[in-house]
Amino acid sequence: MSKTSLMREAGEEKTTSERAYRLLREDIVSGALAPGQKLKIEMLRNRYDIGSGPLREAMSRLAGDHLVQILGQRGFVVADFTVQDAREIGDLRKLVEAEALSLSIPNGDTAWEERIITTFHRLERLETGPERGVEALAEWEQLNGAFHEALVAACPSVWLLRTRAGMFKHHERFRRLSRLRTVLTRDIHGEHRALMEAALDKDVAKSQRVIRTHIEATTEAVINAIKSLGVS
Amino acid sequence: MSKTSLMREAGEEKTTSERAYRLLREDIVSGALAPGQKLKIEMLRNRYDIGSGPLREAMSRLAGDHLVQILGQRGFVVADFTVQDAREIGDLRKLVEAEALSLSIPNGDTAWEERIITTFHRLERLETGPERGVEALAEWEQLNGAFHEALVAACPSVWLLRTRAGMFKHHERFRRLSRLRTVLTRDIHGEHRALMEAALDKDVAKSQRVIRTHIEATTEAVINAIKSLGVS
DNA sequence: GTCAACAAAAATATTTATATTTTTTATTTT
DNA sequence: AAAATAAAAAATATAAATATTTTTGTTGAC
Repeated sequence: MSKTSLMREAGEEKTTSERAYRLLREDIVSGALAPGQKLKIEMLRNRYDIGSGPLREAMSRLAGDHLVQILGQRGFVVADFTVQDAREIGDLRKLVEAEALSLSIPNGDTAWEERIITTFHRLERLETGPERGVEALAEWEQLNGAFHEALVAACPSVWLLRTRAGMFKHHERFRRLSRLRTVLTRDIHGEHRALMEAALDKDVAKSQRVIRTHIEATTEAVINAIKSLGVS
Repeated sequence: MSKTSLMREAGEEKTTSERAYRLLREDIVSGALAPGQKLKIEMLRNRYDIGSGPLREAMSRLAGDHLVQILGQRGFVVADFTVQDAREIGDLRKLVEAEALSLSIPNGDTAWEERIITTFHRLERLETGPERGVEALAEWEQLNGAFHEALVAACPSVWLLRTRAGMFKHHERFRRLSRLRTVLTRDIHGEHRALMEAALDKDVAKSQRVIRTHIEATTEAVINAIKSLGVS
């Protein structure tokens, strides 16, 4: 067994391109690379110790995700975002996630229910546990994502789920920003509980109402955070 | 003025990467590169006379569009598609395009109306004109796209339009396939007229009904075409 | 002296060519 | 027939070359 195949087992990352994609994505979503910032090849090569080829491939993929903008003969920049973007993505997420949820609920089996309950409790433990610092933020984001994914997991449409995931991930950029700034005045935990209960009751109409309200509340929080930062 | 800047005015294409992206995309959507086909770098280099760098960047972008699949250390393949995909994309397009239309109509001004009328008539001219061969197919696709885009053009949400455009373009792969195989038994022209009239009447509810039926009919035609080809 | 136009230089992006690694295929051995 | 090995093909990554854009500095006009 070769050294590389051993390494692979850990991260399950086959190519340098993929690694570049993951690293860049994380740094953009987390804000380490600021919106509008120029992504100079030379700088990135030093930062990640990766050649320009894989880096350019990664940025090309990120351009497809609208996280990077290609300027054409003038390089790449981190995609900017505005209050308007936050609103639009929120509305779109509302439309798509409510639809996915309504298709997921009638198809949900016991495993689906258990997954919802499990992910909910993990999230609950973190939320009601002892206050922790910034390191808990990434963990919360991860568990929150897992919970929302569990809810729609029984939706049979791959394309709908794909679109939902895209919007959700985009919203992550905004969520992270807002959680850095604002105290969590919202009762997110209660919202999540209501969401879980409606889903397990197989009440499609109620689930849709709750998810829409939930996403609206998130979007509003995000918009306030952006405004307080003075970002246009 | 240099040679390259002169060339640029014509096609408005700045980099080789972009050209590779356009060429590959066209060949995949048109079916010249068949679903499931392996995209070997060497073959593509001969085909387009473009180096591996730009080709890989183009394929990375196409992977973001889900038109190409990255195998990781084993190259790229043209994304496969199934009847299931056609159905899902059709349903999603229905959801998103109806929403975009309902936001576009209340915002539509005179220019919006005129654009709809213009694009409709261009389409009408082609559809009612003398029968032509395969070369008219690409033109029809272009005009059909322009008409549908005109309808939603007044929608204020960039992200919604972006998502709609993505689904529409994906549907193109299927539309082209179906139009190659089936006689146009449907009264597409009549459907388009009904669509235009409902939009110009600013009747949101009716427009949504009509667009949904229209997309459903397209999806059904596409599915029949795929089935008759024996593609799973 | 300030501004604009221009030219040279530097920085940067892009592409091609080369080297390396990995996968696939063919062959041989057990 | 299955496993192991060797050869070929292919993909990936690096490094070098090329082309473009941006910056800087200079000149000349006002």
